[in-house]
Amino acid sequence: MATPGTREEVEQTTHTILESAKSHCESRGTRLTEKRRQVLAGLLDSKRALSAYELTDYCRDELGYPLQAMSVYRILEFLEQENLVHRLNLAKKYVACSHIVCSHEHELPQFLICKSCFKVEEITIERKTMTSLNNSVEAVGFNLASHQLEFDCLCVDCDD
Amino acid sequence: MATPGTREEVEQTTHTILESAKSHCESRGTRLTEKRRQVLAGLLDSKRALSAYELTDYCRDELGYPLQAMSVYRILEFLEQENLVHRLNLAKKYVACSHIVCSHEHELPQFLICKSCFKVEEITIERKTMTSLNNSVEAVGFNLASHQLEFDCLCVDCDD
DNA sequence: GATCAGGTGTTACGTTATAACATTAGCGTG
DNA sequence: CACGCTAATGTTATAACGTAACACCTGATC
Repeated sequence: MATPGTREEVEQTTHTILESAKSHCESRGTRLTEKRRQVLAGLLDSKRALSAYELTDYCRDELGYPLQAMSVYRILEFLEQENLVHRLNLAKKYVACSHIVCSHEHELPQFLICKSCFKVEEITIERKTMTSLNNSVEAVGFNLASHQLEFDCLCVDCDD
Repeated sequence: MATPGTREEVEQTTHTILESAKSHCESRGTRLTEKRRQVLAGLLDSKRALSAYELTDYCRDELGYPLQAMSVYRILEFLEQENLVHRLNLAKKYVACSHIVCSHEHELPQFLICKSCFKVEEITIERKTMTSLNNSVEAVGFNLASHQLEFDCLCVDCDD
């Protein structure tokens, strides 16, 4: 984590996080239904990025009933709108936001994705680094479409 | 381009570039066959990133005979090994290397991909920016798996 | 011209993702 | 409570991207 030791970084059980997610939705007038809650729980439990189809497997195996891919995609879309999960384009997988229990705003996250085990870290890049990057991009007439950058990485466990 | 005006940046016709690619392969003991040449020509002509399936369409339409997706993928794999094309994970498309006619080594390129029209710019990010990025990544126990970063962008033409 | 490797053809299938339409659940209003 | 509206989910089909496996051909070498 970027700032270990702060209150927002203390260990949170899946249950606690799900409660936060529920209030988050209620305050926005949306509903964290049972199935949405279960998809989010799957992502939280796995502690890594999962594909939509891996989540259908999770539901079948862990919850004892099937949740078809179409439904999972819709639920992931909802959770992403609620800022509870992030979609990772590079990995084509989805990951629970690591800041669900925090109430305050965060900088836009950058994602480090282990291309082997799909563990994900959300980091915040120094502002001046982002500025420098932006300058390089704008110098050739482009604009960053998203500031949620994704980086293919290897984590310590998977690196040889 | 990063350094407009240098010799390597002067306008090159597709034909000239293909000749460079041919000698490049010969010097490495590989063959730029007719079909490989045509796939590369398709990428050069389009001046943007194309998917493997778009390239099969190109061959069918422009060359008058079909080249199946499987073959295109194999050819793209070969061209990538030869450093003549780059595979863009974010866009799931392929783009001709913009430095085929240069003989000298280049820094690892970063790609700016217009997510609307798939025009691509290869830029080189300042070394100190890359260093700073590397530090952020290593601070959380990850390592960049590739230094060929890709950024979702909008080009001037597609930006509102 | 036999042999062998590299290149290509062909078929099948796996994975990710979305479109279109049917059905159900929750919720407010008369 | 019944009605009707909207959100949520179910169901089926299909598109787009990608790879595995095996057959066949071609071109270089002996």
